[in-house]
Amino acid sequence: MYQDAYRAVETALKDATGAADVLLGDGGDHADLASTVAFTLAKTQRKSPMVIAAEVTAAITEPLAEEGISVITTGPYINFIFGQKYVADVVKAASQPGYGDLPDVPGQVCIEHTSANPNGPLHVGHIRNSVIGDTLARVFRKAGHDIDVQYYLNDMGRQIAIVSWGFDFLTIPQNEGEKDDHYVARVYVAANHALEADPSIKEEIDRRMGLIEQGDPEIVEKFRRAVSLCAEGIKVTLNRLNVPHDRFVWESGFVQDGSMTAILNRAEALPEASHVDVLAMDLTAFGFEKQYVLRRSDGTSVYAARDLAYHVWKGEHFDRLINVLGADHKLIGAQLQATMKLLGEKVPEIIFFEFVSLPEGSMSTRAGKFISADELINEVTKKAFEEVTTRRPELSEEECRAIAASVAIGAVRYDIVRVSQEKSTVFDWRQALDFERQSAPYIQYSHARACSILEKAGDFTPVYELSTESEIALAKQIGLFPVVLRTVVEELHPHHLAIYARDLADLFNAFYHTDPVLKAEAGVRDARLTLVRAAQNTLSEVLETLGIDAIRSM
RNA sequence: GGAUCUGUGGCUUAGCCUGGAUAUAGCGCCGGGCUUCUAACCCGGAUGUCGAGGGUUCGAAUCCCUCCAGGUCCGCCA
Repeated sequence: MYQDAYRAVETALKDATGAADVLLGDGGDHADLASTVAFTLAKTQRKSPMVIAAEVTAAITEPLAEEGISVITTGPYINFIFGQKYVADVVKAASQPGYGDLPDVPGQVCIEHTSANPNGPLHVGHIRNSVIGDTLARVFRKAGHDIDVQYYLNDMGRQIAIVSWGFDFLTIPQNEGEKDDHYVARVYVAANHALEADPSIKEEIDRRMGLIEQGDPEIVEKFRRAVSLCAEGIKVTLNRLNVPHDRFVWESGFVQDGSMTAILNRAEALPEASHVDVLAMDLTAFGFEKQYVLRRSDGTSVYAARDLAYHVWKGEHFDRLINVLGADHKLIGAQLQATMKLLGEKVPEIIFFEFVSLPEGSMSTRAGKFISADELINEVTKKAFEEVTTRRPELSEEECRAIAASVAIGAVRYDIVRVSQEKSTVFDWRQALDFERQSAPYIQYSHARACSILEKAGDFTPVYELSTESEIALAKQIGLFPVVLRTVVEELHPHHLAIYARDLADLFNAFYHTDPVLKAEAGVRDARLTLVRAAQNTLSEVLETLGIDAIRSM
């Protein structure tokens, strides 16, 4: 709908001006679309922008009127306002289940996100990765892409060696009711303390690192047990957050099946390979001062080598690769991309997000200095439960718990996704526990209100005629949903969808207050009910795409 | 020191890629609104050198340069 209107305007402007770029943009408060071509034409035509705007307006007004688009020019600005037909088409489309779905796109996209090391629970920094990645995955799916979402499990790193050592040499019993990943973190922190106190322990860690690479059965089993324990806990947290993965890929698989050795051999043969003591890639041609080390002098591999093998494998199975990584991986990520390019392999696209820190400084699993995702979810759920029980005393405890769970996860996810990813943030409990405007509960609440109206209304005959300012503004915002999905897919910035959802809820609430629905006279009532249904359906689709439950009552 | 991201009212934040009409919204502050479809709501008001300085342009929060401040990275860790 929007695209059709956009193209009609663009074509009309091109025909009238002959310009290659007609500088069409968002009209803001003034219009649905606005063009500033008159300014650029002023130079070549040696006339004032105002005169040109008037001439262009005269030429395009009639053809666009046939499309139901009116041209309102003020000074040099040529403004376009979409008419009744557009609004009616939007409301009609938005009433259908699955509104916003874009046409299927061929090929399969692999989205890798979270991939936190299995040495402790996910903390509030990790879940920024999860929420950005999962929201993106949902948007891609909605935008017609076939996707495969992966979690890359670093199951043979140094920290796992440390954890396995801790399990073997420290006697740390699991606490009553303690989640497995939290237990693993305690062992990891304690083992690190021990390592600091007695550096000779490092020898045993190194020994395990060597054995894991050789596939020593006993060490493999020890590592596997520790990693599984932690990963199961992480999965529980991801599940609570509505973040599903299609598969967990174990890093060690690429060592066992020989693919890592194969890729190292290929890398070794490249002219950029450096063999002084270690195997490393010289990436100065790409602007990197530091070499990209792939194999230690003792012959064992480093993370980068396994990562390379993983990405080669992904490239063989998927058409497009997208990784979500923290800003601390910027250098290593760019080096991976450069090396993949040298190898002639598919180069992954990487989405970086900046750090989440605590008011007292950076988080650290090793130092035990972090707020876990579980703790955050628990606190937010507690607050949500208090809210719902005071607001809805008539509901059963079970109903209240269900609503609180949905509200809490929504609040956590929205609080993260609403901020653009290149902004570093400081975790703030007050903000996390705020359920007012610019929060998921606010959007969920708008949806619940719409549901309530529809429930009370019962059956009605759809009427696609809207007239008040609030009605039109709401309908036009509904019409932007597919546009926003396209923007997110193009720019890989999921926060646009969060902002859109908030604006949609704002406009619904404004409409709710200015235009009564159930009490309106017959014809108007049906038209408004039709709009409410479209809004409810759109809010539901948007929330679902954000991974937030579109609850019908709260 | 080098790389990179960020800097928008007291706080948080959109817009920046693709330059245009009074810079987006929330929190907090001030004032209003529940016998009315769910007040987790709505309406109104005050609050801005868009980090600083130069440049490009008819026009700069937006593009370029310099500087300042903060985050992140610069390991034979992952």
